[in-house]
Amino acid sequence: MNDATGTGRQMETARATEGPGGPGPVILSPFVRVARIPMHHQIREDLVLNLNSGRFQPGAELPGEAALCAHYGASRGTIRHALADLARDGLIDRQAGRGSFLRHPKIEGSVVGSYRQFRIEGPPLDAGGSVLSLTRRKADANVAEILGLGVDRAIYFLRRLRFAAGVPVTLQTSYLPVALCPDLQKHNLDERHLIDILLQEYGVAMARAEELIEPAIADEHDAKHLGIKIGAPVFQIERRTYLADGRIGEFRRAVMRGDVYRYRLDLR
Amino acid sequence: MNDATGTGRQMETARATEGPGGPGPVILSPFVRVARIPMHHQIREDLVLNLNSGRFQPGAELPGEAALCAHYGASRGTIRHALADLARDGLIDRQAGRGSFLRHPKIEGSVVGSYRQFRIEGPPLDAGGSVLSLTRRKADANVAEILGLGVDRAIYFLRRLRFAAGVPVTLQTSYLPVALCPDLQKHNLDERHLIDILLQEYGVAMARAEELIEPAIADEHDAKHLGIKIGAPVFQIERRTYLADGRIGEFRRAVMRGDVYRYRLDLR
DNA sequence: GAGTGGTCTAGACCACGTT
DNA sequence: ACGTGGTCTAGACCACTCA
Repeated sequence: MNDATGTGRQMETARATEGPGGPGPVILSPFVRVARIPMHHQIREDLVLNLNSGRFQPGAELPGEAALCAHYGASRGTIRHALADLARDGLIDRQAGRGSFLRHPKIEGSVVGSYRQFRIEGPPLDAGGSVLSLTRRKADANVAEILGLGVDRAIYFLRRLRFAAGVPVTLQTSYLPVALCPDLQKHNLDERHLIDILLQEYGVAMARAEELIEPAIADEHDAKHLGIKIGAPVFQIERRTYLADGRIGEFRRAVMRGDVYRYRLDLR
Repeated sequence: MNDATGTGRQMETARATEGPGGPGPVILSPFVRVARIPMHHQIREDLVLNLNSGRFQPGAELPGEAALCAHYGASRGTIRHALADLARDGLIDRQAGRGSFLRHPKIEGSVVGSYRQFRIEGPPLDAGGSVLSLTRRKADANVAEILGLGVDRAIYFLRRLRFAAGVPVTLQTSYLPVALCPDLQKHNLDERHLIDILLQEYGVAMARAEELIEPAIADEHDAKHLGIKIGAPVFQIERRTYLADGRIGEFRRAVMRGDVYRYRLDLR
């Protein structure tokens, strides 16, 4: 549970490849509005129906906003309201300067379309945590690739045990470029959020992050620190945190107690 | 891994209770706009900062849209854009005729505020699946409570092994009120989505669903059907699917292969 | 009736990607 | 240069809640 190598998915999702010439444009069926129901709802549902009809391939381009205004007889604000809903739900991709494009064929046998809400349930993490180790080392090939650095560039290797209400709940291993935060060891990692130290001490602002969540099993090391049994179910979470310019500021792998945290999903 | 009883979280999140008189109003700190960054982003982040400052209790009422327009010197459309983002991310509740109110205390030490996007990564499920058993029985106390039925009301107990591209990937146990779908056994559960059968054969439309996701370990039964080893990490997923009137139409517990699926989260 | 959020319009300017 | 989506404004009418 401790290597920074690939995780070895056994069945990768098939990436849709664009054939030569690419998928055709989306052509809408006629539309009649119904009274009493908000226009942008009707437009959204009509677009969902059209896009899910199977007549179009992923990647197909939607009509521009102006064309949709004409087709639906609505103002641009209303059209944009409907399109924003579709984009939020992952049905379409929108790109300024290019257009709007159909995304996935259909995600899963979910209730109707897509996830609406996602949150973790459990006690909030305390700031900081117990630093198990903080060392400077040279990046090996894996870490260098993940962080987008040259091999042998200096990185910090930070292991912390973190608590919620004083109870150990997650064990985190972080990799950070030394160039980003020289002398990191001088700061109080026991009591401050890493993200706050980066921002306040180094002026480094994290813009966004990606997490990959998998089920895993506590090994001896995990079990000892988290106070659980070897073999107990845990979440394994990989997080890549990005700077504003797209570089990765931190790569982290965490093991989180499965008996304390769970994820909750709302589907609509 | 197979009882329908409670899951026994060890540390429940504390529910904030409203004191007598209720929580006070939200009072905003002064705001200075920065050039080059969209106004509604800045307003959203400023509101996040204010709401997460700890100065306000859950339930606290935000200033009205007009007041926010004045405070931020922006038009109503821009203010509404920012507020819509906050509502979408679950930070506030908005109610027409009443106002906007602060929701949760604070979720987690995430990058700045909240989850933006999440999806499951892995191959799409095939429709239907191999029915391992479909029996009619009387609801025991646990299932009756979950489904909101009286004890001893008839339920269907359905176990299916489901596939993705022909490979077994998830084992599902469903509980449905017989009243909702009498003679369910007459329909082709091997090849159709349960949700489609309910809609097309019984006119029962599922409105929304909730899922709880935990890490778990494959037991002998899981391992045998899914073709994995006993003790292999899996996701355990509880799903409650709701009808439009709020009743629960299906309670399901599923075990999903951890080597095939993972969740991806985008944080902003 | 006053205040709230929900809907909708019409118009403007911008950054961006393509041609 | 042109079309795309992103941002923002100013104003209007509505349904709803609450005093």
